Amino acid sequence: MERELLLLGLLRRSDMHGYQLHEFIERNMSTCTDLKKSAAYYLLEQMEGRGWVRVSGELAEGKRPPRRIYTITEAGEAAYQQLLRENLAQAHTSVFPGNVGLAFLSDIALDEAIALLRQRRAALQAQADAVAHAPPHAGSLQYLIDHQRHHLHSELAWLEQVLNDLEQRLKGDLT
Amino acid sequence: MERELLLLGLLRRSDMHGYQLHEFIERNMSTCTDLKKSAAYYLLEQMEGRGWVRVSGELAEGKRPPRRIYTITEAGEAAYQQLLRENLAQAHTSVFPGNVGLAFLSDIALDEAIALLRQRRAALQAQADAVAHAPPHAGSLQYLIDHQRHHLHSELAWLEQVLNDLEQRLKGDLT
DNA sequence: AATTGACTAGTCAGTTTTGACTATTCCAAT
DNA sequence: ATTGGAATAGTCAAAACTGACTAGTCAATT
Repeated sequence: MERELLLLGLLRRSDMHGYQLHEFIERNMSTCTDLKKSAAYYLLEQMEGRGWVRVSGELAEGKRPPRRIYTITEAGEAAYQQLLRENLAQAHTSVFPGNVGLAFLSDIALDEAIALLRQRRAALQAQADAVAHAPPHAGSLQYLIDHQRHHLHSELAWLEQVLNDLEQRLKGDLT
Repeated sequence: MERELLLLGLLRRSDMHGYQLHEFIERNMSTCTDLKKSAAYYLLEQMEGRGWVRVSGELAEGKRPPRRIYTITEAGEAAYQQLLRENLAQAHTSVFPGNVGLAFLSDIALDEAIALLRQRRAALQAQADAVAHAPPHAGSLQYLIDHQRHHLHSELAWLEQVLNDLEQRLKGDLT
């Protein structure tokens, strides 16, 4: 339900059509979801079915395809209030598919593993730098950026630990 | 491709059937993926199509349904080597759908937000305790547990920061 | 000896998600 | 003025995923 919470939260601020919603999310909330354009449209149709949103105007400017402008309904507002509280109170467990490789580290030579993880560290550092230089956001959106920053630093620290461990082992092997 | 890397990595150690694979993953690698049983079967069929694995015996013990035992092929081994290296070298960006609510914090009263986030903190703490008391795992699997531990601590520290921030603001409002 | 509930093993219909596509407008450079 | 690329707005078939189900075995309980 996180995705619908997201859409409802944005529609509460102002009526929008699918493209606008997707655009805003991609630009400002990419740390929270990787919602694709077509998924956004799908969810909007779904929520319309549930009566959470209503399609208001379908003006066709020029020869463009008509834009469906979504408005949140009272039922939608109620769902929003509920979903928001649930979301804030719960600790959602995160999974890290990117780390599966770590489980198979012993399948490759120590020195190659170290080289590969150093590449990973560089890429991670690049991400951290990008977030560090990101322009500040308005209001509570800033929390998302802060969280990402915090998370990336934590990941870097952990990777450093793993690398140290492996480097120690490499030394041990050679002597 | 992380899921297929995972399956290949396990099939390399020993031949298995779908149920076994899913069981092992659920028990030991839940921090890396939430692969459902049916998804596992789907991926295995797919990988069979690509020639990465081969179905070997289909013994039917008693009146049980026949078990399809999967074996990794040479093509599968090649894919594994490639996927493992890619996985280790890349820094996979993680998204946190559980945090969308934070973006809408300003939609509810400060004191209620604080109460809700304290609930979240308690739940998070419970998760951290569970990982802390988890029995140690063999070999590189331990890295996954360590990472989860590290991550949960980082999340707790961040949440503490947010709570402090909000509590400060609450004080400011009252005076 | 029959019932219950857990464990093993897998299937399948229906839902959700995706990538690739269409089609128009705007704008900048050739 | 026109060509080409970005931005706008959305559709659709195909791929991926899920929950709910079947069905047998085993062990304990009643």
